Amino acid sequence: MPRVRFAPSPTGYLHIGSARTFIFNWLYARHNDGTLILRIDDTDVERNTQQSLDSIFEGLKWLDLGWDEFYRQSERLDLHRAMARTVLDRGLAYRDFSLAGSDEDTMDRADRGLSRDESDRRAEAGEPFVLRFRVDRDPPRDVKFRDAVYGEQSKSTADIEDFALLRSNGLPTYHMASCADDVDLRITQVIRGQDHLTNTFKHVLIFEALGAAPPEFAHLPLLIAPDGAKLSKRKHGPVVSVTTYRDAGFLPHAFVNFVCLLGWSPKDDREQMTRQELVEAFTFDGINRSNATINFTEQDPFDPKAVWLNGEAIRQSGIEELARQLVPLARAAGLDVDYERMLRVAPLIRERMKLLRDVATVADFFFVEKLLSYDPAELIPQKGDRPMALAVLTRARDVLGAAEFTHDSLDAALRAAAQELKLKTGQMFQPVRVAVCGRKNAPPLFETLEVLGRETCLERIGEAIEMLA
RNA sequence: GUCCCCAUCGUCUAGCCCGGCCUAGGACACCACCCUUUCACGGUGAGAACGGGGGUUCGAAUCCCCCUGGGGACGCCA
Repeated sequence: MPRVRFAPSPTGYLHIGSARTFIFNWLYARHNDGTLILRIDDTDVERNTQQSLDSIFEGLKWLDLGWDEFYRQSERLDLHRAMARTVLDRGLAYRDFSLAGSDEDTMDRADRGLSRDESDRRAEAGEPFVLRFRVDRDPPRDVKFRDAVYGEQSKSTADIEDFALLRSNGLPTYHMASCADDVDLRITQVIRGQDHLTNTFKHVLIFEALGAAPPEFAHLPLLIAPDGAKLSKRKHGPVVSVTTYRDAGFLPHAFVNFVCLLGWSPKDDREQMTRQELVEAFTFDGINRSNATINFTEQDPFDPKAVWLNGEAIRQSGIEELARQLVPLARAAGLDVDYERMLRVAPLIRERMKLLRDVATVADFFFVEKLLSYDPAELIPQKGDRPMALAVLTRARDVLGAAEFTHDSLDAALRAAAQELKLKTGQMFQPVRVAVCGRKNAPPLFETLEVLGRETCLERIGEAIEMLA
Protein backbone atom coordinates (compact mmCIF):
# COMPACT_ATOMS: atom_id res chain seq x y z
CA MET A 1 0.00 0.00 0.00
CA PRO A 2 1.49 3.32 -1.04
CA ARG A 3 2.06 5.88 1.67
CA VAL A 4 2.66 9.46 0.63
CA ARG A 5 2.99 12.65 2.57
CA PHE A 6 2.48 16.36 2.20
CA ALA A 7 4.90 18.18 4.47
CA PRO A 8 4.43 21.93 4.66
CA SER A 9 6.38 24.10 7.04
CA PRO A 10 4.31 26.66 8.91
CA THR A 11 6.24 29.73 7.88
CA GLY A 12 3.59 31.48 5.80
CA TYR A 13 0.18 30.95 4.32
CA LEU A 14 -0.59 28.02 2.06
CA HIS A 15 0.31 29.08 -1.44
CA ILE A 16 -0.82 27.68 -4.72
CA GLY A 17 2.36 25.72 -5.33
CA SER A 18 2.08 23.94 -1.99
CA ALA A 19 -1.58 23.37 -2.67
CA ARG A 20 -0.70 21.66 -5.93
CA THR A 21 1.82 19.44 -4.18
CA PHE A 22 -0.86 18.50 -1.70
CA ILE A 23 -3.39 17.83 -4.45
CA PHE A 24 -1.00 15.64 -6.44
CA ASN A 25 -0.17 13.65 -3.33
CA TRP A 26 -3.87 13.27 -2.64
CA LEU A 27 -4.56 12.19 -6.21
CA TYR A 28 -1.75 9.66 -6.12
CA ALA A 29 -2.95 8.24 -2.82
CA ARG A 30 -6.54 7.93 -3.98
CA HIS A 31 -5.65 6.54 -7.37
CA ASN A 32 -3.56 3.83 -5.76
CA ASP A 33 -5.70 3.17 -2.70
CA GLY A 34 -2.91 4.50 -0.57
CA THR A 35 -2.56 6.62 2.53
CA LEU A 36 -2.06 10.37 2.56
CA ILE A 37 -0.15 11.74 5.49
CA LEU A 38 -0.16 15.37 6.51
CA ARG A 39 3.07 16.10 8.29
CA ILE A 40 3.88 19.52 9.61
CA ASP A 41 7.59 20.15 9.16
CA ASP A 42 8.02 22.53 12.05
CA THR A 43 11.55 21.99 13.22
CA ASP A 44 12.52 25.61 12.79
CA VAL A 45 11.13 27.02 16.01
CA GLU A 46 12.32 30.50 15.17
CA ARG A 47 10.23 30.86 12.06
CA ASN A 48 7.13 28.85 12.83
CA THR A 49 3.97 30.72 13.64
CA GLN A 50 0.62 29.54 14.85
CA GLN A 51 -0.98 31.94 12.43
CA SER A 52 0.55 30.31 9.42
CA LEU A 53 -0.31 26.87 10.75
CA ASP A 54 -3.92 28.00 11.01
CA SER A 55 -3.79 29.40 7.52
CA ILE A 56 -2.48 26.13 6.13
CA PHE A 57 -5.30 24.19 7.76
CA GLU A 58 -7.78 26.74 6.54
CA GLY A 59 -6.53 26.37 3.00
CA LEU A 60 -6.43 22.59 3.08
CA LYS A 61 -9.89 22.34 4.56
CA TRP A 62 -11.25 24.59 1.87
CA LEU A 63 -9.87 22.27 -0.79
CA ASP A 64 -12.06 19.68 0.84
CA LEU A 65 -9.88 16.70 0.02
CA GLY A 66 -8.84 15.46 3.44
CA TRP A 67 -5.97 13.29 4.66
CA ASP A 68 -5.55 10.06 6.55
CA GLU A 69 -2.83 10.54 9.15
CA PHE A 70 -1.37 13.56 10.87
CA TYR A 71 2.02 14.23 12.49
CA ARG A 72 4.10 17.12 13.66
CA GLN A 73 7.84 16.91 13.45
CA SER A 74 8.24 18.96 16.60
CA GLU A 75 6.74 16.03 18.50
CA ARG A 76 9.18 13.57 16.99
CA LEU A 77 12.51 15.21 17.73
CA ASP A 78 13.80 12.28 19.77
CA LEU A 79 13.43 10.06 16.75
CA HIS A 80 15.34 12.49 14.57
CA ARG A 81 18.16 12.76 17.10
CA ALA A 82 18.37 9.02 17.53
CA MET A 83 18.69 8.54 13.80
CA ALA A 84 21.31 11.29 13.61
CA ARG A 85 23.17 9.42 16.34
CA THR A 86 23.06 6.28 14.24
CA VAL A 87 24.70 8.11 11.37
CA LEU A 88 27.36 9.47 13.69
CA ASP A 89 28.04 6.08 15.22
CA ARG A 90 28.50 4.59 11.79
CA GLY A 91 31.21 7.15 11.13
CA LEU A 92 29.17 8.79 8.41
CA ALA A 93 28.85 12.10 10.24
CA TYR A 94 31.11 14.25 12.34
CA ARG A 95 30.82 17.09 14.78
CA ASP A 96 31.83 20.44 13.43
CA PHE A 97 32.87 22.74 16.26
CA SER A 98 34.00 25.56 14.01
CA LEU A 99 30.82 27.54 14.14
CA ALA A 100 32.07 30.46 12.08
CA GLY A 101 31.04 28.74 8.94
CA SER A 102 30.96 31.12 6.07
CA ASP A 103 34.61 31.27 5.04
CA GLU A 104 35.01 27.60 5.59
CA ASP A 105 35.55 25.30 2.64
CA THR A 106 32.17 23.62 2.49
CA MET A 107 33.63 20.52 0.94
CA ASP A 108 36.35 19.91 3.48
CA ARG A 109 35.53 21.24 6.90
CA ALA A 110 38.43 21.55 9.32
CA ASP A 111 36.85 19.33 11.95
CA ARG A 112 36.21 16.56 9.47
CA GLY A 113 39.34 14.78 10.60
CA LEU A 114 38.81 15.15 14.35
CA SER A 115 39.18 11.86 16.18
CA ARG A 116 36.03 10.41 17.65
CA ASP A 117 37.58 10.54 21.10
CA GLU A 118 38.35 14.19 20.92
CA SER A 119 35.00 14.88 19.34
CA ASP A 120 33.21 13.06 22.17
CA ARG A 121 35.28 14.82 24.80
CA ARG A 122 34.53 18.29 23.49
CA ALA A 123 30.87 17.47 23.10
CA GLU A 124 30.66 16.22 26.65
CA ALA A 125 32.38 19.36 27.84
CA GLY A 126 29.42 21.20 26.44
CA GLU A 127 31.06 22.75 23.43
CA PRO A 128 28.45 23.50 20.79
CA PHE A 129 28.69 21.81 17.41
CA VAL A 130 26.89 21.14 14.19
CA LEU A 131 26.60 17.52 13.16
CA ARG A 132 27.54 17.15 9.52
CA PHE A 133 27.20 14.36 7.06
CA ARG A 134 30.60 13.08 5.99
CA VAL A 135 30.14 12.97 2.23
CA ASP A 136 32.44 10.35 0.82
CA ARG A 137 34.54 11.94 -1.93
CA ASP A 138 37.70 9.90 -1.70
CA PRO A 139 37.37 8.83 -4.36
CA PRO A 140 34.19 10.56 -5.59
CA ARG A 141 31.33 8.32 -6.60
CA ASP A 142 28.02 8.98 -8.25
CA VAL A 143 24.90 9.11 -6.15
CA LYS A 144 21.98 7.86 -8.19
CA PHE A 145 18.25 7.55 -8.07
CA ARG A 146 15.46 7.25 -10.55
CA ASP A 147 12.89 10.00 -10.47
CA ALA A 148 9.41 8.98 -11.57
CA VAL A 149 9.08 12.21 -13.52
CA TYR A 150 12.61 13.23 -14.49
CA GLY A 151 14.14 9.82 -15.00
CA GLU A 152 17.62 8.68 -14.02
CA GLN A 153 19.46 11.19 -11.88
CA SER A 154 23.07 11.16 -10.94
CA LYS A 155 25.44 13.47 -9.15
CA SER A 156 29.03 13.11 -8.07
CA THR A 157 29.79 13.27 -4.37
CA ALA A 158 32.51 15.72 -5.42
CA ASP A 159 29.67 18.18 -5.94
CA ILE A 160 27.90 17.56 -2.67
CA GLU A 161 29.04 19.48 0.35
CA ASP A 162 29.06 18.24 3.94
CA PHE A 163 25.55 19.26 4.86
CA ALA A 164 24.21 19.66 8.38
CA LEU A 165 22.13 17.03 10.16
CA LEU A 166 21.83 18.63 13.59
CA ARG A 167 22.10 22.29 14.45
CA SER A 168 24.10 23.65 17.33
CA ASN A 169 20.88 23.99 19.32
CA GLY A 170 20.41 20.26 19.01
CA LEU A 171 17.44 20.44 16.67
CA PRO A 172 17.49 18.45 13.46
CA THR A 173 17.76 20.15 10.10
CA TYR A 174 15.14 19.68 7.44
CA HIS A 175 17.21 17.00 5.68
CA MET A 176 17.63 14.91 8.81
CA ALA A 177 14.09 15.27 10.10
CA SER A 178 12.51 14.69 6.74
CA CYS A 179 14.43 11.51 5.98
CA ALA A 180 14.08 10.16 9.49
CA ASP A 181 10.33 10.61 9.33
CA ASP A 182 10.05 9.25 5.83
CA VAL A 183 11.74 6.09 7.05
CA ASP A 184 9.75 5.86 10.25
CA LEU A 185 6.42 6.60 8.59
CA ARG A 186 7.25 4.08 5.86
CA ILE A 187 6.74 6.60 3.09
CA THR A 188 6.82 4.88 -0.28
CA GLN A 189 6.64 7.88 -2.63
CA VAL A 190 7.94 11.36 -2.08
CA ILE A 191 6.04 13.76 -4.32
CA ARG A 192 7.27 17.33 -4.06
CA GLY A 193 8.46 20.36 -5.98
CA GLN A 194 11.39 20.19 -8.33
CA ASP A 195 13.23 22.69 -6.16
CA HIS A 196 14.08 19.63 -4.09
CA LEU A 197 15.57 17.67 -6.93
CA THR A 198 19.17 18.46 -6.04
CA ASN A 199 18.48 18.01 -2.32
CA THR A 200 17.42 14.50 -3.12
CA PHE A 201 21.00 13.34 -3.56
CA LYS A 202 21.64 14.31 0.05
CA HIS A 203 18.54 12.46 1.09
CA VAL A 204 19.62 9.34 -0.75
CA LEU A 205 22.88 9.55 1.20
CA ILE A 206 20.98 9.77 4.47
CA PHE A 207 18.74 6.83 3.60
CA GLU A 208 21.84 4.81 2.77
CA ALA A 209 23.47 5.79 6.05
CA LEU A 210 20.35 4.76 7.89
CA GLY A 211 20.36 1.43 6.14
CA ALA A 212 16.92 2.16 4.71
CA ALA A 213 15.71 1.75 1.16
CA PRO A 214 14.90 5.19 -0.23
CA PRO A 215 11.33 5.84 -1.28
CA GLU A 216 10.44 6.46 -4.89
CA PHE A 217 10.79 10.13 -5.80
CA ALA A 218 8.52 12.11 -8.08
CA HIS A 219 9.44 15.73 -8.53
CA LEU A 220 6.93 18.18 -9.88
CA PRO A 221 7.74 20.99 -12.31
CA LEU A 222 7.69 24.33 -10.58
CA LEU A 223 4.91 26.85 -10.76
CA ILE A 224 6.36 30.12 -11.89
CA ALA A 225 5.06 33.66 -11.98
CA PRO A 226 4.75 35.71 -15.17
CA ASP A 227 8.01 37.41 -14.18
CA GLY A 228 9.68 34.03 -14.64
CA ALA A 229 10.59 33.39 -11.04
CA LYS A 230 9.45 30.57 -8.80
CA LEU A 231 6.19 31.47 -7.11
CA SER A 232 6.95 32.85 -3.72
CA LYS A 233 5.05 34.37 -0.89
CA ARG A 234 7.58 37.07 -0.35
CA LYS A 235 7.92 38.18 -3.94
CA HIS A 236 4.40 37.75 -5.25
CA GLY A 237 2.29 38.44 -2.20
CA PRO A 238 -1.23 37.31 -1.40
CA VAL A 239 -2.12 36.62 -5.03
CA VAL A 240 -0.45 33.27 -4.58
CA SER A 241 -2.36 32.43 -1.41
CA VAL A 242 -5.08 29.81 -1.56
CA THR A 243 -7.29 31.91 0.68
CA THR A 244 -7.22 34.71 -1.89
CA TYR A 245 -8.92 32.35 -4.34
CA ARG A 246 -11.38 31.24 -1.73
CA ASP A 247 -12.29 34.78 -0.74
CA ALA A 248 -12.82 35.83 -4.34
CA GLY A 249 -15.38 33.11 -4.73
CA PHE A 250 -13.66 30.23 -6.41
CA LEU A 251 -15.41 26.92 -6.00
CA PRO A 252 -12.97 24.52 -4.37
CA HIS A 253 -13.28 21.99 -7.14
CA ALA A 254 -12.72 24.53 -9.89
CA PHE A 255 -9.54 25.56 -8.13
CA VAL A 256 -8.41 21.96 -7.80
CA ASN A 257 -9.26 21.32 -11.44
CA PHE A 258 -7.23 24.33 -12.54
CA VAL A 259 -4.23 23.46 -10.44
CA CYS A 260 -4.23 19.89 -11.77
CA LEU A 261 -3.79 21.24 -15.28
CA LEU A 262 -0.58 22.97 -14.26
CA GLY A 263 2.18 20.49 -14.94
CA TRP A 264 -0.06 17.53 -15.52
CA SER A 265 -2.33 16.37 -18.31
CA PRO A 266 -4.65 13.42 -18.81
CA LYS A 267 -3.29 13.34 -22.40
CA ASP A 268 -6.69 13.16 -24.00
CA ASP A 269 -7.68 16.82 -24.24
CA ARG A 270 -10.02 16.69 -21.27
CA GLU A 271 -9.85 19.80 -19.15
CA GLN A 272 -13.02 20.03 -17.13
CA MET A 273 -12.89 16.95 -14.98
CA THR A 274 -14.73 15.77 -11.91
CA ARG A 275 -12.86 14.76 -8.82
CA GLN A 276 -13.44 11.12 -9.66
CA GLU A 277 -12.18 11.58 -13.20
CA LEU A 278 -9.05 13.24 -11.88
CA VAL A 279 -8.41 10.40 -9.48
CA GLU A 280 -8.85 7.83 -12.20
CA ALA A 281 -6.66 9.64 -14.69
CA PHE A 282 -3.82 10.63 -12.39
CA THR A 283 -0.50 8.92 -12.98
CA PHE A 284 3.12 10.07 -12.90
CA ASP A 285 3.24 9.57 -16.67
CA GLY A 286 1.02 12.57 -17.12
CA ILE A 287 3.35 14.89 -15.25
CA ASN A 288 5.43 17.30 -17.32
CA ARG A 289 9.02 18.22 -16.84
CA SER A 290 8.91 21.89 -17.73
CA ASN A 291 7.83 24.65 -15.39
CA ALA A 292 4.34 26.07 -15.73
CA THR A 293 3.63 29.77 -15.73
CA ILE A 294 0.57 30.84 -13.87
CA ASN A 295 -0.82 33.97 -15.38
CA PHE A 296 -1.64 36.85 -13.10
CA THR A 297 -1.13 40.57 -12.92
CA GLU A 298 -1.51 43.21 -10.24
CA GLN A 299 -4.86 44.23 -11.69
CA ASP A 300 -6.07 40.74 -12.33
CA PRO A 301 -4.72 38.27 -9.82
CA PHE A 302 -6.30 35.18 -11.32
CA ASP A 303 -5.31 33.12 -14.32
CA PRO A 304 -8.00 33.48 -17.01
CA LYS A 305 -8.27 29.74 -17.33
CA ALA A 306 -8.95 29.37 -13.63
CA VAL A 307 -11.63 32.00 -13.94
CA TRP A 308 -13.19 30.25 -16.93
CA LEU A 309 -13.16 26.92 -15.14
CA ASN A 310 -14.85 28.56 -12.20
CA GLY A 311 -17.53 30.12 -14.39
CA GLU A 312 -18.21 26.70 -15.86
CA ALA A 313 -18.44 25.18 -12.40
CA ILE A 314 -20.84 27.88 -11.28
CA ARG A 315 -23.07 27.27 -14.29
CA GLN A 316 -23.12 23.60 -13.51
CA SER A 317 -24.00 23.97 -9.87
CA GLY A 318 -27.53 23.59 -8.57
CA ILE A 319 -29.57 26.66 -7.69
CA GLU A 320 -29.96 25.78 -4.02
CA GLU A 321 -26.29 25.10 -3.61
CA LEU A 322 -25.34 28.21 -5.49
CA ALA A 323 -27.71 30.40 -3.52
CA ARG A 324 -26.33 29.03 -0.27
CA GLN A 325 -22.79 29.88 -1.31
CA LEU A 326 -23.76 33.32 -2.59
CA VAL A 327 -25.41 34.54 0.60
CA PRO A 328 -22.25 35.04 2.67
CA LEU A 329 -20.40 36.68 -0.23
CA ALA A 330 -23.28 39.10 -0.78
CA ARG A 331 -23.44 39.90 2.92
CA ALA A 332 -19.72 40.52 2.96
CA ALA A 333 -20.31 43.06 0.19
CA GLY A 334 -22.82 44.86 2.38
CA LEU A 335 -26.01 43.63 0.73
CA ASP A 336 -29.07 42.80 2.77
CA VAL A 337 -29.81 39.28 1.61
CA ASP A 338 -31.67 36.24 2.78
CA TYR A 339 -31.58 32.75 1.37
CA GLU A 340 -35.14 32.73 0.07
CA ARG A 341 -34.65 35.79 -2.04
CA MET A 342 -31.24 34.62 -3.25
CA LEU A 343 -32.92 31.44 -4.38
CA ARG A 344 -35.02 33.51 -6.79
CA VAL A 345 -32.12 35.66 -7.94
CA ALA A 346 -29.58 32.88 -8.44
CA PRO A 347 -31.08 31.51 -11.68
CA LEU A 348 -30.92 34.99 -13.19
CA ILE A 349 -27.27 35.54 -12.47
CA ARG A 350 -25.82 32.04 -12.64
CA GLU A 351 -24.48 32.41 -16.13
CA ARG A 352 -23.42 35.98 -15.59
CA MET A 353 -20.81 35.23 -12.96
CA LYS A 354 -17.30 33.93 -13.12
CA LEU A 355 -16.48 34.34 -9.45
CA LEU A 356 -18.95 34.10 -6.61
CA ARG A 357 -18.03 37.57 -5.48
CA ASP A 358 -19.45 38.88 -8.76
CA VAL A 359 -22.82 38.62 -7.06
CA ALA A 360 -22.14 42.04 -5.60
CA THR A 361 -21.79 43.72 -8.97
CA VAL A 362 -24.27 41.64 -10.91
CA ALA A 363 -27.17 41.41 -8.50
CA ASP A 364 -26.87 44.37 -6.15
CA PHE A 365 -30.08 46.02 -7.36
CA PHE A 366 -32.13 43.06 -6.18
CA PHE A 367 -31.10 43.70 -2.62
CA VAL A 368 -30.91 47.43 -2.13
CA GLU A 369 -33.69 49.67 -0.96
CA LYS A 370 -32.52 52.59 -3.06
CA LEU A 371 -30.70 52.32 -6.37
CA LEU A 372 -27.25 53.78 -6.60
CA SER A 373 -27.39 57.00 -8.58
CA TYR A 374 -26.90 56.56 -12.31
CA ASP A 375 -26.65 58.80 -15.35
CA PRO A 376 -30.19 59.68 -16.57
CA ALA A 377 -28.82 59.58 -20.12
CA GLU A 378 -28.71 55.82 -19.76
CA LEU A 379 -32.50 55.86 -19.79
CA ILE A 380 -32.58 57.13 -23.36
CA PRO A 381 -32.93 54.25 -25.82
CA GLN A 382 -30.95 53.60 -28.98
CA LYS A 383 -31.91 56.03 -31.71
CA GLY A 384 -34.21 57.75 -29.27
CA ASP A 385 -34.39 60.89 -27.25
CA ARG A 386 -35.58 62.17 -23.91
CA PRO A 387 -39.25 62.47 -24.87
CA MET A 388 -39.19 58.90 -26.13
CA ALA A 389 -37.71 57.69 -22.87
CA LEU A 390 -40.33 59.61 -20.97
CA ALA A 391 -43.11 58.19 -23.09
CA VAL A 392 -41.80 54.66 -22.63
CA LEU A 393 -41.51 54.96 -18.89
CA THR A 394 -44.88 56.59 -18.46
CA ARG A 395 -46.52 53.89 -20.52
CA ALA A 396 -44.57 51.21 -18.71
CA ARG A 397 -45.74 52.54 -15.38
CA ASP A 398 -49.35 52.20 -16.46
CA VAL A 399 -48.82 48.77 -17.92
CA LEU A 400 -46.96 47.45 -14.89
CA GLY A 401 -49.55 48.92 -12.61
CA ALA A 402 -52.11 46.68 -14.19
CA ALA A 403 -50.31 43.59 -15.46
CA GLU A 404 -50.03 40.36 -13.63
CA PHE A 405 -46.43 40.04 -12.39
CA THR A 406 -45.45 36.85 -14.09
CA HIS A 407 -42.96 36.39 -16.87
CA ASP A 408 -45.50 35.68 -19.60
CA SER A 409 -47.94 38.47 -18.88
CA LEU A 410 -45.15 41.00 -18.44
CA ASP A 411 -43.72 39.86 -21.73
CA ALA A 412 -47.05 40.22 -23.50
CA ALA A 413 -47.94 43.54 -21.89
CA LEU A 414 -44.64 45.27 -22.59
CA ARG A 415 -44.45 44.02 -26.15
CA ALA A 416 -47.95 45.27 -26.77
CA ALA A 417 -46.98 48.63 -25.32
CA ALA A 418 -44.01 48.81 -27.64
CA GLN A 419 -46.25 48.19 -30.58
CA GLU A 420 -48.68 50.87 -29.54
CA LEU A 421 -45.86 53.36 -29.21
CA LYS A 422 -44.49 52.17 -32.54
CA LEU A 423 -41.14 51.35 -31.01
CA LYS A 424 -38.75 48.47 -31.38
CA THR A 425 -38.83 46.14 -28.43
CA GLY A 426 -35.29 47.11 -27.55
CA GLN A 427 -36.26 50.75 -27.39
CA MET A 428 -39.11 49.87 -25.11
CA PHE A 429 -37.17 47.57 -22.83
CA GLN A 430 -34.00 49.51 -22.30
CA PRO A 431 -35.44 52.49 -20.42
CA VAL A 432 -37.40 50.12 -18.22
CA ARG A 433 -34.35 48.01 -17.56
CA VAL A 434 -32.22 50.98 -16.63
CA ALA A 435 -34.98 52.39 -14.46
CA VAL A 436 -35.33 49.23 -12.39
CA CYS A 437 -31.73 48.01 -12.43
CA GLY A 438 -29.86 51.27 -12.56
CA ARG A 439 -27.74 50.13 -15.49
CA LYS A 440 -27.90 48.90 -19.05
CA ASN A 441 -26.47 45.47 -18.57
CA ALA A 442 -28.63 43.20 -16.51
CA PRO A 443 -30.38 39.83 -16.50
CA PRO A 444 -33.39 39.29 -18.80
CA LEU A 445 -36.02 41.91 -18.15
CA PHE A 446 -39.24 40.01 -17.41
CA GLU A 447 -37.68 37.64 -14.92
CA THR A 448 -36.02 40.59 -13.28
CA LEU A 449 -39.26 42.53 -12.96
CA GLU A 450 -40.96 39.45 -11.60
CA VAL A 451 -38.41 38.99 -8.85
CA LEU A 452 -38.29 42.67 -8.03
CA GLY A 453 -42.07 42.85 -7.65
CA ARG A 454 -44.62 45.44 -8.66
CA GLU A 455 -44.07 47.86 -5.84
CA THR A 456 -40.33 48.23 -6.34
CA CYS A 457 -40.65 48.44 -10.10
CA LEU A 458 -43.27 51.20 -10.02
CA GLU A 459 -41.30 53.11 -7.47
CA ARG A 460 -38.09 52.96 -9.48
CA ILE A 461 -39.81 53.85 -12.72
CA GLY A 462 -41.39 56.81 -10.97
CA GLU A 463 -37.98 57.97 -9.85
CA ALA A 464 -36.65 57.63 -13.37
CA ILE A 465 -39.49 59.73 -14.74
CA GLU A 466 -38.67 62.42 -12.23
CA MET A 467 -35.05 62.34 -13.26
CA LEU A 468 -36.00 62.95 -16.87
CA ALA A 469 -38.65 65.56 -16.23
C1' G B 1 31.24 30.39 -9.26
C1' U B 2 29.82 24.91 -8.97
C1' C B 3 26.06 21.41 -9.84
C1' C B 4 21.09 19.94 -11.49
C1' C B 5 16.72 20.53 -14.54
C1' C B 6 13.91 22.38 -18.66
C1' A B 7 12.80 24.30 -23.94
C1' U B 8 5.71 23.18 -29.08
C1' C B 9 0.73 29.06 -30.23
C1' G B 10 0.53 35.02 -25.42
C1' U B 11 -0.72 31.08 -21.41
C1' C B 12 -1.93 25.73 -20.01
C1' U B 13 -0.98 21.61 -23.05
C1' A B 14 -1.30 16.88 -27.00
C1' G B 15 2.35 14.81 -30.12
C1' C B 16 8.50 13.21 -28.44
C1' C B 17 10.18 7.55 -25.01
C1' C B 18 8.54 3.38 -29.86
C1' G B 19 11.07 8.94 -36.33
C1' G B 20 6.68 9.06 -41.57
C1' C B 21 -0.68 9.08 -40.01
C1' C B 22 1.78 16.68 -38.12
C1' U B 23 -0.13 21.24 -44.36
C1' A B 24 1.58 20.27 -35.50
C1' G B 25 -4.31 18.75 -32.30
C1' G B 26 -7.16 20.74 -27.92
C1' A B 27 -8.25 24.56 -24.22
C1' C B 28 -8.09 29.61 -22.20
C1' A B 29 -7.53 34.58 -23.82
C1' C B 30 -8.22 37.83 -28.12
C1' C B 31 -10.96 39.04 -32.81
C1' A B 32 -15.19 38.28 -36.29
C1' C B 33 -19.98 36.38 -37.30
C1' C B 34 -24.67 33.92 -35.64
C1' C B 35 -28.42 33.61 -31.70
C1' U B 36 -30.69 37.69 -28.93
C1' U B 37 -34.84 43.01 -25.44
C1' U B 38 -29.21 44.64 -22.94
C1' C B 39 -25.42 41.75 -20.70
C1' A B 40 -24.17 36.90 -20.33
C1' C B 41 -24.68 31.85 -21.96
C1' G B 42 -24.52 29.00 -26.38
C1' G B 43 -22.96 28.14 -31.64
C1' U B 44 -19.59 28.94 -35.89
C1' G B 45 -15.07 30.76 -37.70
C1' A B 46 -10.17 33.36 -37.93
C1' G B 47 -5.27 34.57 -36.34
C1' A B 48 -1.43 32.37 -33.29
C1' A B 49 3.95 27.75 -31.87
C1' C B 50 8.09 23.14 -32.91
C1' G B 51 14.52 28.90 -29.84
C1' G B 52 19.21 28.61 -33.26
C1' G B 53 23.04 25.65 -35.65
C1' G B 54 25.08 21.13 -36.87
C1' G B 55 24.54 15.98 -37.53
C1' U B 56 21.97 10.70 -38.14
C1' U B 57 18.14 9.21 -41.79
C1' C B 58 14.89 8.25 -47.92
C1' G B 59 12.34 11.13 -44.01
C1' A B 60 13.12 14.73 -37.54
C1' A B 61 8.69 18.64 -33.48
C1' U B 62 10.20 13.54 -32.47
C1' C B 63 17.14 10.54 -32.04
C1' C B 64 22.52 12.71 -31.04
C1' C B 65 25.89 17.05 -30.28
C1' C B 66 26.81 22.25 -29.63
C1' C B 67 24.95 27.10 -28.74
C1' U B 68 21.37 30.20 -26.76
C1' G B 69 17.53 31.09 -23.45
C1' G B 70 14.88 30.08 -18.92
C1' G B 71 14.47 27.89 -14.08
C1' G B 72 16.30 25.57 -9.61
C1' A B 73 19.82 24.05 -5.78
C1' C B 74 24.28 25.04 -3.30
C1' G B 75 22.04 27.76 5.00
C1' C B 76 22.87 25.64 11.89
C1' C B 77 15.38 27.66 6.08
C1' A B 78 12.19 24.18 4.56
